[in-house]
Amino acid sequence: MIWALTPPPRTANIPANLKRFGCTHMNLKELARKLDLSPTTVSRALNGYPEVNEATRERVAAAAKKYNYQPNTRAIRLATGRAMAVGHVIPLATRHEIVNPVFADFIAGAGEVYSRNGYDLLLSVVSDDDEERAYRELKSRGTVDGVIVHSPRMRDERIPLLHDLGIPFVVHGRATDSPRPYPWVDVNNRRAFQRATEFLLDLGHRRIALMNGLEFMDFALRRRAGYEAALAARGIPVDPAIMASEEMTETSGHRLGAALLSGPNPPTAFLVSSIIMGLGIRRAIEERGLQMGRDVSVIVHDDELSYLRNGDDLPIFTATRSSVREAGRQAAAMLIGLIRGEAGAPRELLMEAELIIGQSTGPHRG
Amino acid sequence: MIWALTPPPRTANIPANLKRFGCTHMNLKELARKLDLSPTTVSRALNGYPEVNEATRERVAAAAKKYNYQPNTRAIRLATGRAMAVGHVIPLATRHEIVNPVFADFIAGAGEVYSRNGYDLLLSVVSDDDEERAYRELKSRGTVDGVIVHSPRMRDERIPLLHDLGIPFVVHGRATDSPRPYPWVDVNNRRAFQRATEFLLDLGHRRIALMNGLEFMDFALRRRAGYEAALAARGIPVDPAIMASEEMTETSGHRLGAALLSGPNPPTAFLVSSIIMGLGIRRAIEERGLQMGRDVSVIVHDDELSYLRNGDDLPIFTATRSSVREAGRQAAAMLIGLIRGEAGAPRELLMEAELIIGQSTGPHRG
DNA sequence: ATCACATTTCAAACCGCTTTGGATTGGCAC
DNA sequence: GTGCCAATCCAAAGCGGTTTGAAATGTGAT
Repeated sequence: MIWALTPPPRTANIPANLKRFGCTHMNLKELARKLDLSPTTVSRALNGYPEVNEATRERVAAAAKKYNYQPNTRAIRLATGRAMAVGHVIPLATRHEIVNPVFADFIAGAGEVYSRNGYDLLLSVVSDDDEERAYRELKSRGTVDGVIVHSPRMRDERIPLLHDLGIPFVVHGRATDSPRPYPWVDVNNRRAFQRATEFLLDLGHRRIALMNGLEFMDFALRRRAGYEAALAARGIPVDPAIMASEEMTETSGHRLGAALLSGPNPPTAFLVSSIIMGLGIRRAIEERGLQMGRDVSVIVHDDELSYLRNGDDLPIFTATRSSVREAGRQAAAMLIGLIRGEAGAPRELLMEAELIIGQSTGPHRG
Repeated sequence: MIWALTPPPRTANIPANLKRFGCTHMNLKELARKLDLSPTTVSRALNGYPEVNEATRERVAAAAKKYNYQPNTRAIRLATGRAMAVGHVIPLATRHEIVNPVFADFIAGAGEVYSRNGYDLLLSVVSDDDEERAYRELKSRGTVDGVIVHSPRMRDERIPLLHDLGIPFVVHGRATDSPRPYPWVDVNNRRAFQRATEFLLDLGHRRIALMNGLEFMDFALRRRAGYEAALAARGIPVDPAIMASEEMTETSGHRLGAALLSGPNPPTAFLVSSIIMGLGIRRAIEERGLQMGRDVSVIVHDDELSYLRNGDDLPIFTATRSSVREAGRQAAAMLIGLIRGEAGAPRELLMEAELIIGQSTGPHRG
């Protein structure tokens, strides 16, 4: 026993457990002691490794339950090098400080999937000029295993950045003109707005206004493309006078609607990028003593936000409908697949929007 | 050198760094080697401990910057036993699956404060029957240092639970009839609605309808109390026929408004718990050819949600106004104080709402 | 009895940081 | 020269898990 000469520990320090929790918190070592097994075996038993006797595994499982053992996440993360967390970086447009209203429901959907898979959801709200730094930090500090990119712009710089950093990511939406391919989940905005436009055309409308979101956002560009394609297919020229691209608020909807309706050659139908904006337009219509659905038709896009239902039973607005919450679920599932390195899983998901017929549309009345 | 006899390591294994990152990621040990210092000293230098030479500290800081050293969060968390993260448990009402629309802006405010203080924001969306389990897990797995409690109900069971678990927490709102005191940040809902009611009374209104949120929510109870107190002070009896308690959506606002206005003895003013609901009421008013602000007065509560501005420049609705985002900041700051064990900091914060005069109110026209 | 081999278990290294308890050095008073 | 103290720095022991490499045990074939 020569190496008993090794210098003895300086202090007989009190169990860290006691120091930290005030009481003895059940941890792996403790549990192993109670079971008269090594921590190795206990760890393996609980994690389902094959090289442990089935009988032992059951003993371990029983003891773990009995003592309510929960492995310490911090330790797992360090030991495995995985963060078991996913980051959502929410850009806060510095200029107008708007939080995308869609984001709460998206998160709710994604959150479901994360918690089912043992992942935490890390939210960081950053003003958009800090975004790059935020991503770099997430990477170098290792707080997350992957991220979801929200509200992509056209040719979004975050995509090459994340590619370079080597963080797995999924984009909610797409970024037109991205040089490299990237994983995304999106609604077929183009098709949805094309169909909606066709529907209005079929009803006899010829002057259809487009009330779009800000057109540096990718989804807005695609919606416009769909609208223009449908018009072009019928040989109807697009008229910039009845197209707008603004923040999607009730007030801007009202303002735009009022201006158009009282202008010369007013539109007989509106195609609107958001249900909130739609509320404003409806107000502008009714203000003029007109009736939505009879005198003026309106189609909105409905993200199925939980606090903004399009009618309880029968829909108020005719709408292109697609659940953001479901998009959240899908994006989360795709991201987890990427993180796990599951090959073969699809990397792109295009969700079709339904066209829901409500009470806000009707035939053009010459 | 006797204890060189200690059995040698079995394998000359490759640097873990290389294995994990594919390249040598700068970590504390590496940085220390480059500086020809011990990890201890480097760590202390970077964390501002006093026992390191100022010259050394500068050398270290320079090197850290040069090599872009970022300490690994996972390791810090394990070593310190702090999670450096705060949890927000968002209850997802299982019945109607509603995500509180206020929550996005609250988070945005809180997030600011967290990131300034080096805390992560962990979101977990749980259906409300899983809530207790969620809190217990957060505790026993040690993923967060504290939590924010959202949407408190009257005599909320989460408060005693968190007290028992010993997790620092701050409630956004209050829970009437809680047996023990607890830290909270809230708007003076009672006072706000009392003042708003008084304002309407002063304008000559006598039939004032209350369109409230669901009255198992604490804020709704307090708003009602304020409303009733103001009426009582003028000797006006409350009339349940013109009081409602529902989900605060546009449609329910419209439905309730329409029913009341076309009923017998209609109200001449509405006091409404949410701007969204207010939009519905306005629609019901205008539908009848009446004008809001002239024929019927409306006061709403405005949380200053970023995507639902009450007018761009001059306010549309007369409103009791209070920024949820600011509440988020305050709650986060309070929670961090609690986590750090700062004594003496206030544990309760009552924010007063402003009464903003907009275009939706006017004198009662006999 | 012996050897090859599969099964089950374990000791110790490791993840990357913090923190404890010295060790070392130099200056200054005695 | 000695003792004391402050200023600096360091080795090693942690945090609570996972993972590696090997040991112990049992089993069937030779």
